[in-house]
Amino acid sequence: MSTVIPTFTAVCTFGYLAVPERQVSAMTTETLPPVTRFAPSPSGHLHVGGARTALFAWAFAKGRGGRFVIRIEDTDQKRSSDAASVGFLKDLEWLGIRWDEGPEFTAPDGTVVGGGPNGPYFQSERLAIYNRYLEQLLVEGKAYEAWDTAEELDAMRKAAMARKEAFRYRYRGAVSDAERAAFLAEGRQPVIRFRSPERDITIHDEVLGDATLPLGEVDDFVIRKKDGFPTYHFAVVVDDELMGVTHVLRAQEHFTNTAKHMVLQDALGFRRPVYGHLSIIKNPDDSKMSKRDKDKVLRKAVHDRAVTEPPMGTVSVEEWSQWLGDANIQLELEGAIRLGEALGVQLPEINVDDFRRSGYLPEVLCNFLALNGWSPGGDIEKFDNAFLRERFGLDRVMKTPAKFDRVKLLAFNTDAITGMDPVEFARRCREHAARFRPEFLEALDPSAFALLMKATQERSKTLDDPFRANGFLLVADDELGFSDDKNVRKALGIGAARADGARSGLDHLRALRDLLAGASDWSQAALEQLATAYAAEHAGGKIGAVAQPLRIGVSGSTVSPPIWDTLVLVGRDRALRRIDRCIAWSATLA
RNA sequence: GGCCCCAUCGUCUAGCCUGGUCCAGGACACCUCCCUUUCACGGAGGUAACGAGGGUUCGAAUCCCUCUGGGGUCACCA
Repeated sequence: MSTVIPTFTAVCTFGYLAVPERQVSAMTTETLPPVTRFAPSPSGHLHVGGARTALFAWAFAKGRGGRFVIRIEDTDQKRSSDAASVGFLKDLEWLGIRWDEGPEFTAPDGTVVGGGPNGPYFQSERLAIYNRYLEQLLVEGKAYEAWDTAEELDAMRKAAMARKEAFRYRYRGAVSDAERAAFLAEGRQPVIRFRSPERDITIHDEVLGDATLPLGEVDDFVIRKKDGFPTYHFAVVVDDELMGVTHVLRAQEHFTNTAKHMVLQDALGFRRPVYGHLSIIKNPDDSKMSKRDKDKVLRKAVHDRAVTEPPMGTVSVEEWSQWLGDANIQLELEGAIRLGEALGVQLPEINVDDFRRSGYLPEVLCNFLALNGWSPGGDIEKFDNAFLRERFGLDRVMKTPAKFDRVKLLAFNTDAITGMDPVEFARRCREHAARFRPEFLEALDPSAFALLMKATQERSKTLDDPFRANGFLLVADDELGFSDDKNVRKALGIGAARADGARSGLDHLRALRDLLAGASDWSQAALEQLATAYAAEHAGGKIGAVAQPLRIGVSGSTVSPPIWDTLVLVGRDRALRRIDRCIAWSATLA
């Protein structure tokens, strides 16, 4: 039996790629509108790396009058394929990335996204299609059944390793009917392997350039698993062809897989899409960004603080001990958030939804994501998806992995919020609160909510900041805690020596308390006027000397929105009650 | 380890293809000062990079080679 398969050892043809690079892109954009796709495996959440891939694929197609397709790669039966498995679709929609074809999805505004003529878009529903092509390859002798067990394969791999070689599976001759029957009788199930051509394979990549894999690097890989499902390699090739995909933009981890896809395309007589492989996104510490990073942070906090049992109301004791017992176990999201809060640690944002929860704007996230691995050139940094769509091209995609700098993201978000129309800011905050901070919508009437927005916009870095920092607005007056820290003591003048006759912060607070009680008008302007007049007379005109004690009195700490706004927000009765409690509390301080 | 790819401030990057205009530009971060009722914002200034070594050239961040470093991949996962 010859190991050479003459039917398809022909030189690898490049289809419509067989012309120089520049002409190719020109040609593909002029002759056929590009079709790109985003093809994730099922997941409830969209990872930022995936979001960037989707964003680029979307921008590429839409900027050239093409189509953007979503396909779910659920050929692994071990992964679930229920409705929750496409939870990530809402993340895409939130980012403003809409697909022309793919799973159906109803956006919050009622628009139905998805569907299309090339479905189904779940690979698990396309088995009949794959089997047709599998059959074709089998009949043509381009694929064959292989009967090796996992143990046998493992042994071969070990033997190869002992010889310091990479293991490559190759065709070992025909299996006779008798052998086949014997395998079957043993209960063995065959896989189908592709008979790879024995030649060098040159991958052409619009981002990374050409790369030639030497002969033998691509072995006879499995194209149908024992369970009857196609492997990723096979499904992806068939689907890209059938869905008319012209440009494949995907993560760099697929780069060498491309060779497998190319030989498959040749064997099936398929067209060859243009490939572009995107570098990965890393954490600032060089590790790969991963869902497990959240658990890592929590485990470290638990360990550092020697916490021995789950804080009240976080996770159950069973979950806790299981989680601590096995570093591979991930806490479910809500529990992780509660635990993070209880331990006072900030969980790293990994998924798109994490950033949404933290109060980032979708347009900023897109902008920033695009900047990690692509640049429009020159000094342009801030842009929206419309711009990206207009300008995005594979020629400016970075080859090197980028570290995801949340600090810079925050700075971008801050700029966007600071520059936002106040009405829009309030609208977005309300939306955010409805989803993540409902208690604020319940506790604050519309005018108070509006005032909070006005008072916090210019100091907010995220849509969550107006709420996160101002929990004191919601607590009952007699439950407000006053923080006993250096700044508080200093502002109140606790334990500080002072010149004869000079009033301490606490003295100011006492005096102000009575002035406030008798104020005729509880408005920002009136309150400021009142305090300014007092300060001129008793605090050497230093407004800070009276503002800080007041701030502590009503908010419990030295940080709050502008004090006059804060007073109005809290209201006179509550402010006075709080100040009284603060005065009483400070008496307990040495 | 085999194979493949990559390499500019701490970070994201511009410049590289078509060597000189680059003793390398922008942004974030950092430092100093200013503003200030807290926090934050804002304003002015500053520190900071072509991984190393060889070539080619009148001239190299830009072209070539070697080394070093980093990444990806070697599944019946995608």
